[in-house]
Amino acid sequence: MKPIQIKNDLHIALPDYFDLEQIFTCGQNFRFDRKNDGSYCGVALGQVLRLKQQDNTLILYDTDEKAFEEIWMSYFALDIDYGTLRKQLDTDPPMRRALAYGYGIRILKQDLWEMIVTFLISQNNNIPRIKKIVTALCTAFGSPIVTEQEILYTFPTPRQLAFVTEIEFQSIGLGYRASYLTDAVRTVSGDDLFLQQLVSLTTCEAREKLMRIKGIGGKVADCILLFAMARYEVCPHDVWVKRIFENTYGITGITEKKGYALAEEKWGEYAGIAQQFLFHYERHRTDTNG
DNA sequence: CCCCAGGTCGTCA
DNA sequence: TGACGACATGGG
Repeated sequence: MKPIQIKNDLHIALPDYFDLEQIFTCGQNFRFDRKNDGSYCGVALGQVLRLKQQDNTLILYDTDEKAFEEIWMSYFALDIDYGTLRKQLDTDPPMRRALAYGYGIRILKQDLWEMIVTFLISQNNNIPRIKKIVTALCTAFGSPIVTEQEILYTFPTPRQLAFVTEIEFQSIGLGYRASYLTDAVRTVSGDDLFLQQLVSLTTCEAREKLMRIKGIGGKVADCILLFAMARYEVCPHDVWVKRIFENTYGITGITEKKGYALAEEKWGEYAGIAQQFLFHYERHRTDTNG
């Protein structure tokens, strides 16, 4: 993978198993929008990025090789060998179908605080509305970045949210989750090392620590571990996995405990990624929204 | 007007 | 432990 700088833009040979549309719409990221020219634009890790797939090239606009190597390579999981990983997961017909359907899905490595808040909001909520609330949160409390086309906003830091009241959170649509968010803000901004320490813990310890925040249960903690900390073995047990085990695999009486055990047994170290393929496939197979 | 959404919390056996 | 209703909000 050798990037070529052309004027301000970085051109990269399109990686195998990589599709921007799938990456941004599979329910892991709520911060990128598709533009009329087919490019995607959004803010991640505090920076604006616009990028586009064109034939066999991936173009990162206004990006240099340094930024690519230090930030975007890891963000887009281009340091992960999806060919090998997919082969390991390809063990049964339903999974094979999901892999084929989601040929371009990769698990992004996103900002930890952003994932904590985003998936705190995700509970008992639907994907379009999660995106709407996250956008409102950024517009209200993030830092503006002016581009040629529009004004974008960074995801607000714990510090930027430290003095926001529950009422204000409610007013942007958080509903009963507003108090959960103030608790999360209090926990993280009251302990400068909270986030830093989290990433150094074992998966089990980190999950426990996350769950001490009110409103973060097992499933939300799992999403945070998977989407921000590259704990690929963690398979979030949501309504979809349950449905997939029951309907597609024909296993009845799935409890949370049973779901985790099955995922571990079937997909092992990549159970979380397997879940994402199945989730994406099932959502598009059965649903019309989103 | 009822049902649902990438769940979690508090409560009561 | 395990089941069950409540929870804000908006869209179908």
